[in-house]
This record gives sequence, C-alpha cells and structure tokens, in this order.
Amino acid sequence: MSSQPTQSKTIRAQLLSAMKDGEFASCQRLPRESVLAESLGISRTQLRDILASLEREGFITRRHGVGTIINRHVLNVHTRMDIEVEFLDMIRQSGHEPAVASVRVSDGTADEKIAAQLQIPKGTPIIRVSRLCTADGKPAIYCEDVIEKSLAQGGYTINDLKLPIFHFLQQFCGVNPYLDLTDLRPVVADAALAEIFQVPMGSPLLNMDEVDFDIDGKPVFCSNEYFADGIFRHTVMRKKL
Amino acid sequence: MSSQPTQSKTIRAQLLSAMKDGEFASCQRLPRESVLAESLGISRTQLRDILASLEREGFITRRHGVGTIINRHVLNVHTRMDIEVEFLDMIRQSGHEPAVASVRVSDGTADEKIAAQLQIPKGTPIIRVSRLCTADGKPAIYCEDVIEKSLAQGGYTINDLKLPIFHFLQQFCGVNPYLDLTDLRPVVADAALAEIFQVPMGSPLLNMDEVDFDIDGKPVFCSNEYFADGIFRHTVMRKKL
DNA sequence: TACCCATTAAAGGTCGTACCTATTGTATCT
DNA sequence: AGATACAATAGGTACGACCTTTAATGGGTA
Repeated sequence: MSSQPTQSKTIRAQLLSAMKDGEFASCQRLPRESVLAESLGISRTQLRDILASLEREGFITRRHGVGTIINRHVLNVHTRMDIEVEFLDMIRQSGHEPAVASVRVSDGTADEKIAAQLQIPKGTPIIRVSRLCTADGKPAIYCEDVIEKSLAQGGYTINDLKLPIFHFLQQFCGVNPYLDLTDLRPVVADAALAEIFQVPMGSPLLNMDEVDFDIDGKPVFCSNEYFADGIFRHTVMRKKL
Repeated sequence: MSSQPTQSKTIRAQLLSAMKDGEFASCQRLPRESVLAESLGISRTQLRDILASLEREGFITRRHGVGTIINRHVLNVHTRMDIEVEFLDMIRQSGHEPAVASVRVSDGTADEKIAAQLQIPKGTPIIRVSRLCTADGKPAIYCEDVIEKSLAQGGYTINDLKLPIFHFLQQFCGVNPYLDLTDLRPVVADAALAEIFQVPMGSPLLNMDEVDFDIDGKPVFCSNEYFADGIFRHTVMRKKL
C-alpha cells in the first residue's frame, strides 16, 4: 500500500545530509554530474532525477554550462514549513527542549467540517486526540488530531499517543500519510487558548488546519494546530511555477 | 545572468496546465512514460526529469509498477503558499477583483534588520515602496518593499510601481528574483495597521517577512507583508524529506 | 464454490553511451 | 588594449536495453 524506501530516496537523503554537513563546502557546488554519480555509485540518469527534486526544493540550482550550485542560504533554514516535520523535531530544531505536556483522547462524531476534510459522511464516529507540546517547559504547540474511528485498531495506550502521531497512525491504523495540505491563519487567543498557552487573551497565534492524505490520495487524518508566537521561525521557500 | 526558459520548463508548464485543464481526467493518471514522452515530443529521459519536479510539488505521484497518478486534490488548491505568486494574481485566484489602492515611495537607509536581510552594511541607502492592494475594494494586502538604492536605475514613474514588483525589479534594477525565503508570523493589528486595513485594533493579521534571492544566491530585495484574515486561503503542501 | 499460488503483462526505475548546447575563460589576432 | 575565435567544462537531451515492482489473471486444489 505504501511506497517502499527506494534506492533513489536513500541516496537522495544521503546526498542531502552530505551537503548539510558541509561536504562540498570548499566551493559550494557539487562535482560534475558524471563524477558525483560515480562516487555515489549510481548512474548519471538516476542522479539527475534526484537533482531535479532537490532543485525544486531550492537546495540546489542547476545551471547549464556552469554547474550545480549549492544554495546554502536555503539549506540552513531551521524550520521549513513546506516540509513535513514532527512537532518534537521542530521544537528541537528551533533550539528548545521538547516535551509532551498532556494528551487527551475522546470519542465523537464528525461534524460538517471534519466530514468534508476526511470525505466521510457527517456523524461518522471519530477519535479526537488533543496534545500540548512544550518547548523548554513553555506551551508551544496545541493540536487536536482527528481520525475515523473505524481505522483505529485498538490495543494502544496513552503512551502510544505521546509518541509522534505518525507512529500511532502507522502502528494502529495502518495508514501512512504521504503528503498533507495545510491552511494557515492568524488567530488571536480566546479564553480557552489563553489558558492553554498561558498567554493573555488577544495574543496572536498561528493556526494550521491540516489534512493528511495517503499515497492513494485518500484523506486519512486531520489536525487543527495552534503555534505559540515567538518560539518558531516558520520559513517557507518559494519559487515560481 | 538569469536562467533562460529552457525547453524543459516550457514543456513542464504545458503538461501542468494540461493536467489542470482536465486533460487526463478520465482515469486521473498520466499515460505510460514512453507514450507521454512521444506525445510531448521529448525523450523519456527528459520527461522523467520533469516528472521528478512535479512529483516533489505534489502534483503527481509516481509508483513503481503502477503508474503516474494525478493528485487532483493538490492540483485544485487555490493559493499555494509554497509557490511564488503575484499579489494581484493571488487575489484574483481567490475569486476577488484586485486593485492597487495606493503606492508610496520613499528613500531611507538600511536599519539593522534590513542590512542583515540584504547582506549590506547598515546605513546603506535604500528605497522603500509601500503598497496597499485591495480585493473587491477591501484592504487585503499591505506591503513594504525594500531594495538597495544603488540597484535602481531611475527613469521609472509611480505607474511602474503599480505594476507587479517583479516588473520593476527586472526593468529598472536588472535583477531577477529566483526564489525567496519567507518567515510567517501571526500578528494583531496595532493602531497603524487597523487604520490601513479598516479593522478593529487587535484583529489578527498574517505577517510575511520575505527575502528574495537571485539565481546566484544574492539577496536582492526584501518585503514585509501583511495579509487580511478571511480573504485568502493560504495553503501549503508538505511532504517529508 | 472458494481460496491459494504461479504466471504474466504493464509501467516505472536504472544503466550506459553518445551527442547537443550554454558558459566561461583563454589565447590569438588585429 | 580590445575584440574575436577557440577550446574546455558541465549541464541538457536522446536512445535503447534491461531490472524490479505491482496488479491482474487463470488454473489447480481443498
């Protein structure tokens, strides 16, 4: 059902971390494609496929007749908002000590909005998981995850929910999120959010409304998230189409 | 200096619009690579390079042994925040009538923040351009663009600044933004912003702090932008690395 | 009839080589 | 000294062959 970690993906990751580790720091550009391909043990054809995706992510720029340049300013971005990252990793990347302060699970049924997001009939049984993550002990992220109840296979404990939600989805629901679409909005803290984040009412918060799809394009999970202001630097890399 | 619109880019755009126009709607997947390559008049090699980038953007999913699936739910997103779009187009895409309500130009010098963003010494002369864009007559986007004064070649009028800023940069500054890095923050309207957006103080606004780089990785332009809440649907597509 | 397993066709993934073309720097000629 | 021609570099494109993963098919057995 899910996509295997193909050779391409592995080498891609390998090349990316090599760049991040300053492997080619001397001239900030990659070796000639033919050379690099050989040193990675793959063909130039495959390498070019990898480079095409890295270029689209902004990490490199390929220029005909010149070479492949490493975009260090992109590589150095802490938190790329256009790349899916676990909350705890995100907090860690921002230089803070992450923790899951609380988890709450409850059953319910899909309201109009959830039904639309998950493409299920209104009233379908769902599970709600509320979590609060802290950075150095301060409230940083509050999220309410929702998944169709019939997908959950039971047998899990609260501790399973304190781990990244992807583990839970994979282990107990048999689903592998492949990509997500997330809507962003600025909001101000109401009484409830002010209490959760321990900030004055009216404080700004970043709201993300996320729907995760599996590789078949089926929505499998959605999440409403609030991010405290001032802890993260949410950066997005943009290029024209 | 800038990258030419290569054949690859052209065909890529052509293929993407064909998908958007529902060209392959019947089965929501692309023809076999060999067939598609032929019908596009290119080699399979080149096609695969194109597909790699389209896959990274979420528009398609390539599955070994299966085929190339079109992700209509991604294709249908109105405003992809991880893709650079002109403000006026953005407003139009959101179903509103765009207009530039006001433009103001002033000279100044780089403060600490601008200096860091543009990687120039503090105090370097700059030009500031403030613009207010409206959607159906209502304030939607307010931005303050900044560019190093020595880059501007003069000879422009206010009307040139009412056009998309990229025209100005290209025509009068000789720079071609290649990608940008944008930081996102939720903010609440202070007195000045409340006046500009004609909303109560304390209203939520989305703030984007953008730095544009040319193809050589040199910062050439930065912009501090505010988006009214409720007009746009800022969506970002995310995949794991 | 129902289920399991082997076969096979379809389609993306990888490889290798040859050649085209844009850039850049250098050497030469004026 | 400047302009022009040339050569080296490196990415872009093209074929054609073969590998590997999926999914469908069909036959055989319980």
